[in-house]
Amino acid sequence: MYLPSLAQLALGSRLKSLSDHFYAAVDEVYRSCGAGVESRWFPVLRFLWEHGETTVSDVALAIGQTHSAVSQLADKLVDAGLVQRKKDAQDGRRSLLVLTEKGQSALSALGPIWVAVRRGIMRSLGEEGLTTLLAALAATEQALEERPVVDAMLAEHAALTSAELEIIPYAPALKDHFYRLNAQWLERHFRIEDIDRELLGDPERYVLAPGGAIFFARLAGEVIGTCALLQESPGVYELSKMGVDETFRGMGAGRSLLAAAIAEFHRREGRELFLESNSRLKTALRMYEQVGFVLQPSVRAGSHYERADVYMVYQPGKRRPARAARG
Amino acid sequence: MYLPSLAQLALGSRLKSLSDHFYAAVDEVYRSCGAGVESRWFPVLRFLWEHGETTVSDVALAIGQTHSAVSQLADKLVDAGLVQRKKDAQDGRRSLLVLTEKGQSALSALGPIWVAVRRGIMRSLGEEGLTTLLAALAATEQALEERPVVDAMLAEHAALTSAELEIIPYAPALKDHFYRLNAQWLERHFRIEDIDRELLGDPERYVLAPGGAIFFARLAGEVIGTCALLQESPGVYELSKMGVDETFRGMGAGRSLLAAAIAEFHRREGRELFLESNSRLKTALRMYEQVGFVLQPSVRAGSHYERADVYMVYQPGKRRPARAARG
DNA sequence: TGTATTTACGTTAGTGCTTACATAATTGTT
DNA sequence: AACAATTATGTAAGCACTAACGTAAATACA
Repeated sequence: MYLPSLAQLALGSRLKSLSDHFYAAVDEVYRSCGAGVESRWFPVLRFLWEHGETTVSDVALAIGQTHSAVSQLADKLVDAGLVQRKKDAQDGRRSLLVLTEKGQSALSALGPIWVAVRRGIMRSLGEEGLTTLLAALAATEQALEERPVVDAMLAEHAALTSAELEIIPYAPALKDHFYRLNAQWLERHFRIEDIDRELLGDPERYVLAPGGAIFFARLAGEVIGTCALLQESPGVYELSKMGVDETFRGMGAGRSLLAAAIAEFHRREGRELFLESNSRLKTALRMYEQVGFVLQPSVRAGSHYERADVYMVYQPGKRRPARAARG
Repeated sequence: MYLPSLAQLALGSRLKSLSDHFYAAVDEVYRSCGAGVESRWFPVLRFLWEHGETTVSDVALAIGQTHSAVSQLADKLVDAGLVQRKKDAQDGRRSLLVLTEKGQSALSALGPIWVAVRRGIMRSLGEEGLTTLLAALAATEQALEERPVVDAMLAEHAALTSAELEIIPYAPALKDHFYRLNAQWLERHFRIEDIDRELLGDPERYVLAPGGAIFFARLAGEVIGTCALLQESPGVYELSKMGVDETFRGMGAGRSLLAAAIAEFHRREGRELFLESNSRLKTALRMYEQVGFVLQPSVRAGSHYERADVYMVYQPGKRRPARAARG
């Protein structure tokens, strides 16, 4: 399943899917018990059952739908003989919905089914799973009511677009971010090799001590990307461990990190700068080319990584040979 | 809001409502940022962005929708110029969906908006609220996949309908149920008065010791209802503290409890049996009438309860006088 | 009292999805 | 190789809901 990996971004879709799932499940139970009702009728029927005759808009307000929806639902319930429309004597505009005798008895007969539904859900989700789900739903409903989410989003957007992207050098407090940001793409596309784990876990020893450098990109206070420059041998540098948080891509962080690393390479008057990567990482490769890396015909001899199938060398000025050079 | 009070029973409706809420919120943000996309497109677009060209059914499988839905969505995306349909060279049946250049750049530009959406949700729900919601959703999705909820419901239903309702006398282990079952309806319709709290909290002292009795209804191992017979003065009994778990109503538990209490009244050769209630409790009043209680013209003198506005006396044989007795 | 505004409801058109069906291409079987 | 079965997709019809509109009744206000 792909959606859960999107977490907050696909909340709407995930909730919808769960909703459909429950509706369908309950409908199937109703059907196979011969209940003669549909799951979507439940809120209205139950409300009328508990509260007696009620106007269309009061029902709509209570169950959180529009009056049209309730009105149309009422049509069906009337057709099914479960509900009756009565004119309000005091107020001629209002139309009171009441359960008919048939509706009353149908709902009473539904009792055991509701219990079964409830216990079935509990059995399937587990008692704890169900309570946490219900608690989370209630909290979300309340939060959305109290703190309009649109305003919050727009405020965040304004803050983000006005914030400036900073590139900062390594500091011990940022060590965990170095691991996190790299683990993200490694886990998604490949797997974390032993050599990764070692290097990412102790960057001071494996990157800084041998004469390398690490940069971080920070936006509005959040560390969103990183990039390392390793000194392989005197004057020979490797660009590596470049990672930008998935949710912050496309904002230029990668490009800025790359620029910072290359600037550092020049500042140290390095002789050679190369990188190893994988052909699957299309957007990264495109970016490398754009800043001056040139694809080499074969993998670098003695690469440390299983996943390396691309070898590029920094040769600003040179362009990658065009495909149809002869023509 | 009424729905949350229904808890598990209206899960579908509540999830749907939340889903709509999120869709609408994100759409509004997209619109006011001039993003030119709709929130419902997100799963497809994002998937294509991450995975490149993909067949219709693979997309559908990944985002958990039908191929038709994806196909129709693709029509719109093509209209919007974000996606292109390509024929698969190997397999003529397949239709590959790919982002166009415009689609690529639109999605890249969307980065900051997604971040804002994500942070906005977090700000609105709170960091903890969001994590618990996501965790609960993930757990639910997984549970539904592993343990089909329909089967669980049907199994519970079978167990319930074959189970027999038992009426059992008071036992110390059941004390807490006496409080719980009565608190439920008291809190919903009235409020718990001091006299309630005292009596419900120590039934042995206030009900049994003065010569009363308490019964419980049990179904499939669950205690679902209770009812008390209080001795007010020698030979004079009060029927009181009758409560059936909301989710187990309409299964005859109330009627059985009532019958047990009346039988006990006869067994003790009581002289008078009365009850106090409230006119709002329609179903209960109807039941009392059916078993032989007769509505009295005025409230009983010196009632202990604020909520009492109905006074009934057990007079089997007598019926309530008909409304139009004269005609 | 007469007129504008508000309220309650129903109706219509449209949206996003589903199910059911149709069609074309591929694969399996003999 | 010929035919049936399967697979991938698109299309049509239907459902649940919404938004927008129209109408009737009630209310506010001068």
